[in-house]
Amino acid sequence: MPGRTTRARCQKAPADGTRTKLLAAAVAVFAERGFDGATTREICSRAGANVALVNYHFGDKLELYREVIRYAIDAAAKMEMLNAALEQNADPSDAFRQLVHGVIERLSETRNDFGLHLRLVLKEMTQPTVAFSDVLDETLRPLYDRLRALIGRILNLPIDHETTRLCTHSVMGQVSHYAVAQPVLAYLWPEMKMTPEQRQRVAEHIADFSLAYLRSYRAKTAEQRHSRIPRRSR
Amino acid sequence: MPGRTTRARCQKAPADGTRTKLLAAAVAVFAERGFDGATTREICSRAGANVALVNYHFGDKLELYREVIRYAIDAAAKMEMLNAALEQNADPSDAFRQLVHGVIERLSETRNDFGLHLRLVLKEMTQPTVAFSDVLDETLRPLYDRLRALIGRILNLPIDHETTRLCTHSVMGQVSHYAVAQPVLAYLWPEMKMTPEQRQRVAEHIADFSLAYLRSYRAKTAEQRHSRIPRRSR
DNA sequence: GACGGTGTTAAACATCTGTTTTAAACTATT
DNA sequence: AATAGTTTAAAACAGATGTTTAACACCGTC
Repeated sequence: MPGRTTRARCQKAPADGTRTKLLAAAVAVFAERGFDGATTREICSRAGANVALVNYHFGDKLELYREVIRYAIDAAAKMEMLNAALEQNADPSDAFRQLVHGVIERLSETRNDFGLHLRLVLKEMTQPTVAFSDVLDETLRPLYDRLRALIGRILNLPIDHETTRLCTHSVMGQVSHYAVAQPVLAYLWPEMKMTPEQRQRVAEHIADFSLAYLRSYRAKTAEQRHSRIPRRSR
Repeated sequence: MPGRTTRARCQKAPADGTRTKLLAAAVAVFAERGFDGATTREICSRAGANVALVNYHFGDKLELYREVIRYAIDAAAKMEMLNAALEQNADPSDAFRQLVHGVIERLSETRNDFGLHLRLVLKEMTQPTVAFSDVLDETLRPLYDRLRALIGRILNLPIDHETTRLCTHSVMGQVSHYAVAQPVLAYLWPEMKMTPEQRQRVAEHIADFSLAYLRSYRAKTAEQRHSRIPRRSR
């Protein structure tokens, strides 16, 4: 096969219609059904394209998925910008609060595809595919590191301290729970309709819930450090 | 088709070999790959049985899954027992701490299949299947209600109060994170090998992290209630 | 207008997967 | 031992799904 094109590699796509439409449709379908659950036929159908086009433009399904993930990096980059802007903030607690609000409130946004991308990454977290390490290294780890840095500043601990990491995972667990377990949440708690107001209260709660420990930890260790009787217990 | 047996309905199975082997294999495969990802062939292969036997004994794949879920109810019932025993405990905070320890430490147990069942239910949470409401009503809701009751007692709030529910989901989010996002966790934090000691520290952390807010909330509202200047703000 | 490259289409292919069929093996009862 | 009911095995079936093929339309260039 000499003339095998498969322009997957050469990314100088003319930003034309079909390829972009396929990408957009793929984001939605992958976010809804996961990698295994999604079918190339549904993606093509939603994009109004022929079944063969996903293989023509991307080579195969996995490469399309990888491209979608790379697509999601842009969204994560925006997130990074938000995060960086927050770190300008003098008080890391305030920055933390704003960060949680930012993520939670964008999570249910289906119009802007930020929420879709985020759910995609979170879905990849629970059901890792072949693109596992790609996704993590390129999208999740920078977020993770920044969150760790922020929490480390609140705790007054180094970024690699076990407590810093444990707290970071406590926060990630709470946040991802509202993204990943949404159907269950709706079933167990029907009154929770995830309106914008309720989402704001959820974000407020997660921030309060987490900051209660983070601040008390900092206060406790600071007290121990300034205490005239060092190392009371041990 | 007159002699169609499909003994799925009549559950008076003689507790013999094949059916049980199939169930055990199905628990493992479903927990690993989810409902869609699991194939009847792999289940039969692991059970050392013929491909036709899952349909003979259970009717179809979905009914096998339902049976597996009902199987998991027994495990959840043991959990109930643990939980009920804990509620004997005078201090709800101690009961809460022990509960978190119990769940987290059993989560990684692959020998006793308690951990498998738990992961199965948690996986159903993130990727709901047709057995969705069955699973939730029969296994998750009782746990959810008990956890809410316990947290309500710590907070000194009714079980249906929004704060009680938000806190319950904060705890569930943290716990399920360690079950569902385990591969990601291992990748982001390679030193975390989930040894028994580390699992214990994780449980300790989640309890501390959560109780910091729960206790401070109770203290705050109690102070407000006994304050001579009622309703300072608002 | 011929031509090479690019994008698109309909059809077919190959594989996987849930399920069924048909017959054989086994078990317990008479 | 014969028989009826139950369980297992091998093969095949039917549908879905990722992928490929071969023909066709479009488009700018020589």
